[in-house]
Amino acid sequence: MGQGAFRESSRDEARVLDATRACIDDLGLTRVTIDDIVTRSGLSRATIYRLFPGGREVLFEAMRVRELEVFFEKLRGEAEGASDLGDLLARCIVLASRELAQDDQLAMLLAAERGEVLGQLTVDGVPRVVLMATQVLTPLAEQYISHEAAQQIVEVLSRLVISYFLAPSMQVDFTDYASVRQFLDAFNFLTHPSVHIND
Amino acid sequence: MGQGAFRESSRDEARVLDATRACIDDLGLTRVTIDDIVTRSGLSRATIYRLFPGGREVLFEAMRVRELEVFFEKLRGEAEGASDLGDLLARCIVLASRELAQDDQLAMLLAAERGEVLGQLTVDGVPRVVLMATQVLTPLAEQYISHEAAQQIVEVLSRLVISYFLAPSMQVDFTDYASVRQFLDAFNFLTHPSVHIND
DNA sequence: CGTGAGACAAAAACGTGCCTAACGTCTCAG
DNA sequence: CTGAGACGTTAGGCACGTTTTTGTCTCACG
Repeated sequence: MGQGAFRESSRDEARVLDATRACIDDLGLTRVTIDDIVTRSGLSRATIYRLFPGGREVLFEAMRVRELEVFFEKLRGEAEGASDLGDLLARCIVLASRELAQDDQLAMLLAAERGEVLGQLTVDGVPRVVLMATQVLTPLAEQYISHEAAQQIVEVLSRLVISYFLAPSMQVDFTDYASVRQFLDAFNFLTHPSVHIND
Repeated sequence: MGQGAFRESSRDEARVLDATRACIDDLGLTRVTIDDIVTRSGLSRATIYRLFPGGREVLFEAMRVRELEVFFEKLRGEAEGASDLGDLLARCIVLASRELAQDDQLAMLLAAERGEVLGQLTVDGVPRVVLMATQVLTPLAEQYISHEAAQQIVEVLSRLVISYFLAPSMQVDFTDYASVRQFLDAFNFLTHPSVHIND
């Protein structure tokens, strides 16, 4: 019944995560201490540990999750304004690429190494991002194509976004809408991506 | 006039490179010392430094280059036996994926960080591999499609091979020929990859 | 001439102890 | 239920001496 999108998260929780995010932007991931976050958030040390039992690891992980959530929320919003499949895909690719380029935190998620404690619970790095992308975007693409096709396309394009971000090419500019459209068209991504083999 | 593929490389040079490769397999990239290579190769310290002026960095870089050369030579061989475009691409994808999976050295090339001294001269990591792939494979694909299309397809598929290697998916198995064929067909990679937009 | 053997200084890697800073838990007052 | 802070424990940095390793140079040998 709250106003939040999917989680019932306390006001304080958000304050802590905001502070964490801000601290990381300033000092860098490794240099941030809990006390920094205490100072920034205005909350007490005890509260933080109550909100995020498990301490530093859990707190940072929670921040990453939230960061991904807002990112994909943006993506979902962008996708809903799309007119056709090509527009949908191109918009998402461009937005995602631009966000990655200007948001270090987001980019870090791609290189995130396996956490010791949480390693078994949460997927990390590239697989996580690809997984979330397919989960969020596949339903939207299903308006135009089959479930299987949507899943395949979203996964492949997610991987390409990551790849072109990490190692840009002279062929395509994924931050440019027209370039992306041309790219998609050249590959017949839009025409009839079906699982059928014969023609 | 020699029997080598592209470089006139001395017999000793190969011995050093072989020894280097062997040492790395045994001890790991970081643990290998020049003296280890001296012992293994049977050549003297002085000779090694004469063959590879610049020392460790240059030597290791040379080994990487050679490793990539034999890899792409294998790929070229595999490609030449192909019957059509789909077969060509699938064969290359499968072979490349399998080689990556079983050859640690090759995989390391993808994660190779920018060398300080040679950073400006040689491209490294993912971009290098993608670049070499396009250079080697594009000519072969041109038998079936246009130059531009070949270039695009090879680049994209190279990136996907790397991506699926680093973060495997449940959707596709790039080490399985049938799975790859199905994948390619599903995406219309083969039908008519053209740069034209209108239809 | 080219190669191997080895000496050599400079630089990097290593081990060690110490110390400060940070962590996570706890208690207690408001 | 929160903030303030004490507290034991742990982890990260730093200074240090030592050992390896590196890269160059010399010289004897064929």
